[in-house]
Amino acid sequence: MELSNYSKIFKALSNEQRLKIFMIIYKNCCATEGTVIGAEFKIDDESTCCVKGSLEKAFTKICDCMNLSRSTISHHFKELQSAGLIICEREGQTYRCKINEEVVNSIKEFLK
Amino acid sequence: MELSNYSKIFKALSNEQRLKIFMIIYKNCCATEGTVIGAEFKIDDESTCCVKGSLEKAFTKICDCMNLSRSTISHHFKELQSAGLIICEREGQTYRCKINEEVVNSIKEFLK
DNA sequence: CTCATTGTTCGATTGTTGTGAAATCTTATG
DNA sequence: CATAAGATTTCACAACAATCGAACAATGAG
Repeated sequence: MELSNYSKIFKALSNEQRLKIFMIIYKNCCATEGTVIGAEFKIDDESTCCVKGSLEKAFTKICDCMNLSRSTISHHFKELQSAGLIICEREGQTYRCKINEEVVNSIKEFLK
Repeated sequence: MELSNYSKIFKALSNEQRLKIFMIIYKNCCATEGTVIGAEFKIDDESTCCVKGSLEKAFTKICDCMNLSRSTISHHFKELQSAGLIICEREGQTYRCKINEEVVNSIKEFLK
């Protein structure tokens, strides 16, 4: 992967609001038991489920727990997608969203 | 560590030129044998040494291999320092610079 | 002391980003 | 179909970031 790809990924995570969005998705899709960092990102919602590791109704849920306009949130989602960090698909009214673990792993590799 | 600290770290790495500076320091201080990613950041200089894991004359060396003005490079160094990613000290004419491994580790921890 | 080398600071310029409002598109439902 | 709810696009604008040149401060060499 090119250096510019990495800087793009870091840029996507460089805004605090966007990082929070990412963490919410991350912690609700990929978190394993015993995670310490990021427990505060857990969505307090019985229905939060991870069908095949993806978060259902991601857009709506994140709108509900963040104090930003929908357009701004839409924009942030697009940045995260464009950096390759998340993968989203809309299926009817369900906006399903998951982490692109390959990209997350490549960041870890990068810092080796 | 606060979320805002993480976003600050990512911001420091979000600019391609600054990321390159970081990688040059990183690969010349911390790289282990067999590193694949980042081999291109190796400074081609016999005198490149890692006294106690730090890069000597970092500023000058980086000026030499990047196409940016000194003032811009100075600015980028300060951003990296301010995010906590590197630690620099000037001793006479030697600008000695090393990676703050604790911070690098906390990024890895963050993505767990 | 004088000069060259290193690095910092300041001011200006140009480009980028974060944000909300409003209009629009999409999908589900009465 | 009409309406509501969900998500996107477009526009505008303030705030911020990247860059350079010039002036400046600190250090070492002659």
